[in-house]
Amino acid sequence: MKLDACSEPEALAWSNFQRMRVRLIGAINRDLTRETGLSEADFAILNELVHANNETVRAMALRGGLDWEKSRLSHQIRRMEERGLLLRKPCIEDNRGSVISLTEEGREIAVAAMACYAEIVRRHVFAYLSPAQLAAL
Amino acid sequence: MKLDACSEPEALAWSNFQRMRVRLIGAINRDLTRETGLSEADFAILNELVHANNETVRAMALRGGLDWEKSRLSHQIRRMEERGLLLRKPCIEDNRGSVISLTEEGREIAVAAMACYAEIVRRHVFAYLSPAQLAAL
DNA sequence: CCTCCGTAGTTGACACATCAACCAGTCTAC
DNA sequence: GTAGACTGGTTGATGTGTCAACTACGGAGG
Repeated sequence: MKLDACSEPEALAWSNFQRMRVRLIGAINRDLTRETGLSEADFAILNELVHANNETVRAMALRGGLDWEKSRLSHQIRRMEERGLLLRKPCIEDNRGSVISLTEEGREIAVAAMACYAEIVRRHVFAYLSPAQLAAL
Repeated sequence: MKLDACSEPEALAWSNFQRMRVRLIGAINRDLTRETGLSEADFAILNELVHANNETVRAMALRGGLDWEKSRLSHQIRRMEERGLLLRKPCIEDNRGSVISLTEEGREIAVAAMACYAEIVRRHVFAYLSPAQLAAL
């Protein structure tokens, strides 16, 4: 079951990594949406917001932090605003920009989801890793 | 820039891994589609087919190997069939099933893409890894 | 001031993934 | 054999990601 055409040891390493990655990330995200109703994308946004100063971020800054297409960010923010998770206001310093902030509901959901996420990751990942492997990451 | 609420060293390790993963996989897939016109999903299917006996696989077997939803596989195969990359025939041994095989064009594209993919992965990954790190994977 | 370029963000069309409902063929047990 | 459960696969609706085109503002040079 080779997965690419690299010379042998590299091919094997990469193919194992890929299989691991697909299964692991898939399982984690499925658990996350099942237990919290949030997608990976939702969670990433909420996470950035919770850790930001005053729970408020320029959209532009989010984009830099997440490495997303700007249109993806725009769509995502619109959808989350419609769901009542966050708020979008025009930016004072730069009239082109917009400023994103958490709603009350958004904050509650985010905090709950973060605890839940930590638990899920622990279950799927750290349960199988030795401290040495942990350090290696 | 913490990414979750695990206890400290785990949180850091995981957050680093996530950032690395998003950027790396994103870059690799962007390169792949730019250089070959194939998505990650297309490539995964072609790859399985090329490495299969007689370049022919039961859809069911693909599903097992890839860990995909059955409907995802079905849609994907239909699209690839429409593009002329592969062929779908009813299965003799089990009339419910179907059997997937490469077309001539599909094989050519697959082979070219595999070389291209290997090059991309080498560029993005193995250029930065020591042999020791390689072994660790 | 005004033109030109770069940047922040939005929009719409399209490709893809997921979910639930469905169909048809197989298997099991009575 | 046949009723009921299960399996392999398809379909359509819906949500999400990507691409290209667009608006609107800001900043630099003349």
